[in-house]
Order: sequence, then C-alpha cells, then structure tokens
Amino acid sequence: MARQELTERAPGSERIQRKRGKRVKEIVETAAELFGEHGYDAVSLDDVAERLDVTKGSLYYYFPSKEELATAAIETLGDEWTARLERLAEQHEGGHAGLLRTLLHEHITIAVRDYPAALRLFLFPRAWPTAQADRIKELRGRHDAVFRRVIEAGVGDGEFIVTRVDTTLQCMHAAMAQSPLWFARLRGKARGNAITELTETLMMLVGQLPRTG
Amino acid sequence: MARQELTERAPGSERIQRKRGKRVKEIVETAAELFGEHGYDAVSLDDVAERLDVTKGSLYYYFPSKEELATAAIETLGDEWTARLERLAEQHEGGHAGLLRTLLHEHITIAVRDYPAALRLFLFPRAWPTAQADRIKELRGRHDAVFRRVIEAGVGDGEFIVTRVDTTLQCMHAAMAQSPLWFARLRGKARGNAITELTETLMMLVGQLPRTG
DNA sequence: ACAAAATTTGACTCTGGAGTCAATAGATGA
DNA sequence: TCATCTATTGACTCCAGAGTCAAATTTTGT
Repeated sequence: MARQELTERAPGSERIQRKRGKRVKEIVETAAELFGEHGYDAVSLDDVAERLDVTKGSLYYYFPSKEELATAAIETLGDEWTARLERLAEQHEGGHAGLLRTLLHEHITIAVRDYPAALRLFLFPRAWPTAQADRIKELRGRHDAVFRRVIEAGVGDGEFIVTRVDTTLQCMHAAMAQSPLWFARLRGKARGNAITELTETLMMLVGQLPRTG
Repeated sequence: MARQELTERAPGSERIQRKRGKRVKEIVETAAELFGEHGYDAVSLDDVAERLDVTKGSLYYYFPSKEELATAAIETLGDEWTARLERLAEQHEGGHAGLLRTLLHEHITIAVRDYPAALRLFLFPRAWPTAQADRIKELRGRHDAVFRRVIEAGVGDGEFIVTRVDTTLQCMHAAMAQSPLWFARLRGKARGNAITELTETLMMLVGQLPRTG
C-alpha cells in the first residue's frame, strides 16, 4: 500500500513502454503459475522473484504490493481460462447436455493439470482489500456466466432440472475447485477416468442421470 | 515441536489430574470454537489465550505446539459433530432418501450456524505433520462413513443412482464445506430456505430429482 | 503454617515474509 | 562520449506470530 505505480506510468517512450509491458507480462505469468499451483499464502515474493532470476525489489518496481501482483496474476489466468471455455461454447453444436458436459470436463482438466490451487483463489474472497475484491468478483462473474448460460438454456428447454441455478452452480464450482486435491496422485488414464466420473456426477446436478443398465 | 507433555503426564494425584483434564477440555473447546470459526491460520495462540483470559505461555504448559492444540480441537469438534449425525442415523426410520436428506440438512446447519470454517480444516490436509495427519484422516473417515453407509445402502436397494460413491461423497462434502461462505449473510428464514435448497440440490447427486410439477 | 508441587506470567528470542530505499548498473538518445 | 532515464540490486526496517523460560503466584497435602 505505498507508491502508486501500478502497471501504468508516465510514458518514457514508445519502445520503452513496450519493453516495460513485456516485462510486466513475464512477471504476471510467472506469478500466475506459482499462485495457481500453490495458492496465495504459500507463495512469497521471494519465490516469484527467484523464479524470474531477479530480486524482490524489482517486483516492487512494477507492482506496489503482493496483492496487486496476485490480483493481476489471477486476472490473467482467469481471462485465459474463461476464453478457452467460451471458445468451446461457441464451437459446440448439439444439445445443452453435451455442451455442459464438455465445459465441465475441460474445466476440471485445466484445474487438475495446470492450476491445482487457482480455483481456491476465486472461491474464497480471502478478504481482498475492496479494490481487488471487485476485480476478482467481476472475473468470477464472467467465468460463472459461461456455465450459467448453458444451464439456464437447458432449464428453459426442459432438458435440465434444478432446484435453483445459483445453488447448482455453487455446488459445481465447489467440487471442481477441490478436484485437483482429489486427483493429485492420479496420472494418465486413471486421471482421465476420474475426471470423466466427476463430470458425470456433476451432470446429475442438472438432472442428467448416468446411463444405468 | 518441543517438550513432550502433550495432554498426559506423570500423575500428581487423583484430584489434580481431574482438574488438569478439565482445564485441557476448556482450552480445547475454546480453541475449537475459534479454529472452527476462522480457520487455522487466522487464529493465533494469543487469540486463544485472550479468549480464555490467560497468556500464551499457559497454553504451552498444556500443549507443545499450535498444531497439537489445533489437532486436539479438531478432534473434539469432529467427534461431537459425528456423534450428532450418528444419533440421527440411529433414530431414523423410513427410506434411505429421507435419512440422507436429514443428514445433509443437519450437517449443513451445523456448519453454517456453529463452525463456518471447520470443514475446511478437514477438507485440505494443509500439510499437517504426519502424526496429526493420520489422526485427522481417521476422524474424516468416521465422519465420511455416516454418509457412505446411507448412500451404499440406498444404491444397494436401487433407491439411489451414482456414478461412484466416492465421487458423490466428495462432491457433497466440497459443497457443504463452502456453504457457510455462501450463506454467511443470510439470517432466519432466508437461511433456512437456502439450506433446504442446497440439501435438495445435493440429493440430486444420488439421482433424487426434486418434485417438478 | 509451611514446603513442595502445579500453574501462570510476561518478557524474551527467533523466524519468515512484506515492504523500503539509496546506491548501482544498464540502456537510450543527443 | 556523456547526461539522463530505466531497471535492478541488496541490505535494510518492520511486524506478527510461534515458541521459550526463569521467576512469581497459586494450590495442595501435611
């Protein structure tokens, strides 16, 4: 909570600005990896700095606090993630059930494979100072919307049954956020099966029973 | 990780032992309240001490470390919690669906009303040093078993449908662990409704669709 | 009433991690 | 080449919270 550099700055020159932007991007992406893998508390700025082969001081040249850096990291990570899901949603043809299944499967796969701790960062608003809290809330909203749209459409068409869309979404997200923990030890085919099973289980939350016979 | 007093001790006398036991119980219960409400990291030993009107040093007279105290607290809390659910399970008459619904409802109610942060302590094994990890794992197992029994029975009788019992349980627990966060701002009737809706939603995980018409 | 045992205190150390900053090194452009 | 802007360093402060311990206080048994 100190200097107000943030990411923007009085321009120095065209090239220099680009260079700076590139550096910021490197930092944010590295931070996203680390925070996404281990969580906020488990990652120190020294960790981030070391991964980048610089010292902590440098990070403070670009970001005023750990929380700003973390927020930026989460935003980057969340944007990319959401974009992937949105792309899937656009491409998809067929019933709502198929799309929802695809989304769930992909979401769990990303979580388990790439960012085991990331969803927890969204899930509980660990008292982010209000500024960041809003940014994260908005991000969460966009992310949520991808799923919400399918479910509402499915409910509208009578394909899905739910008690309440919000509750259904919360349950899905809660389960998916935990999944990296459950599947951490599984590899290859076993992991793939587990992901599929979880997907099928979550489909039941919209009234889609798994094939019985 | 120091002195090995733990809770036991070379006996001083009958009465003194009882007194000590009583004190330990007070401490553990207070700790359970605090850890259960705010979580492990958010509670310092000074907090616990203050609530008891003593100083931190006293706590170390009874427990060798924060983790030991926390583990004891979680065990107490979990034992009581599990006992309540087991009692419900015994009393219950009627179909599996009714029992499961009752268990879920009660579980969520306890979580939301009494120990908003407690389930998280179980849910991720925040790298407890192996000794404690085992105790917690066992506790979790007993807790889990209450639900597992009903679900397996229900599946056996063809009343429930699941993809895999473990997965179903994990989803339920994940959702219930988050529920205190979702319902934190609700009071009275609104909270009651939310809990019921969540219960109904989770019942769908065993193939029990909510009344539609 | 008194010594021994049990308990409690409070001031202490130690550590990890956030955040600061003057000094230095490197890049840029005239 | 030199002055200036940009980036980086590393040694620093600060703080919260775990854990320690000798000394003081309280309880107990005789």
